[in-house]
Amino acid sequence: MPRLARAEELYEAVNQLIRVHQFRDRDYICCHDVSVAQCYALETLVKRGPLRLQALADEMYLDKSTTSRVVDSLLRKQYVLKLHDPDDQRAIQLSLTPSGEALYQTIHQDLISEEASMIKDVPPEVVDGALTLIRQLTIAARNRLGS
Amino acid sequence: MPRLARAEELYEAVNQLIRVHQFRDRDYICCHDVSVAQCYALETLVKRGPLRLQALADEMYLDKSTTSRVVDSLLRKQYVLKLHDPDDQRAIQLSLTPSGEALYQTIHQDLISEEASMIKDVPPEVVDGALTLIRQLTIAARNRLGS
DNA sequence: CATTATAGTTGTTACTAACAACATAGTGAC
DNA sequence: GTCACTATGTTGTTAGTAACAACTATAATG
Repeated sequence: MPRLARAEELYEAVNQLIRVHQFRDRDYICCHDVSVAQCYALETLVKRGPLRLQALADEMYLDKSTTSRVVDSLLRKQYVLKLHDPDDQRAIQLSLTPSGEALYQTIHQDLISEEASMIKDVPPEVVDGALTLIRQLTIAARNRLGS
Repeated sequence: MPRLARAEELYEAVNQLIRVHQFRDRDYICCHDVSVAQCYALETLVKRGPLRLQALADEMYLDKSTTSRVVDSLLRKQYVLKLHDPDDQRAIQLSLTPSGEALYQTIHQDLISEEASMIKDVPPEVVDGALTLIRQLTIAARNRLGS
């Protein structure tokens, strides 16, 4: 298969996967107290620990203004905490409250058990293979974004 | 690795891939005359041929009202055509205009050559492996949505 | 100390997307 | 044939997603 044809097939396949995942995420996340973007912010704070706003924005590939408003809504719902950095009065440290952490764990478990159901008929070694490859593709894509 | 841990890793990996692709799509599509959703509608009409509104909505996993408005904007820009079904006065047949077709081809080629650059250092057999697996995952996910 | 750079917020605009209510047009039951 | 039911699209409304530009306040640099 020529190079461009392979690229096309891959593009197509990833796109389909994205649609399905997006649709599912809307379903599973929004029945809890947060939106998809809000949940993603919670997730990032769980994974990376307390972050500054700009760092959070970078992790999420979002503008700082968009991120500021997403954080605002989490703040109002008391899922995150905002502390001024003592070394830099401009900066804020964002961290999860216990209820934010708890909410994320609930949603996460929902999503993971859903994912587990999805792959229940796919052989483990096939999943492992997919994992490695998907990660490689992500790294390749990320490297290109940076340049 | 236990079953849930594998599911968790996969969920994580797919999520990362999705973020990167979404970010890139925003970049590459929106500098043309259409938004991401509008481009997706064009793509669906290219792939499936003329469709009714509800059928288009089903393909895109969107509500018919959302789809109606996406189509509206494509109509105003004269990228799609709306024809009444002679057999059913309620229904409309949506099809691409030549300029809609042309615009999609331009964007598509941009995206594909970008995808090709991304995977230029990934061995072809690795890409082929990823392809098969990504498709399998999509099918598994889709089947679960239907049920 | 003036200039420049950085961190975050707010104003504005456009897109994404669902749900509910609606008008209209087919489909069946009787 | 008419009444109820269903299906197709559109419109009103609300909420979430997201960028860009302008702004305030703070920090760093010369």
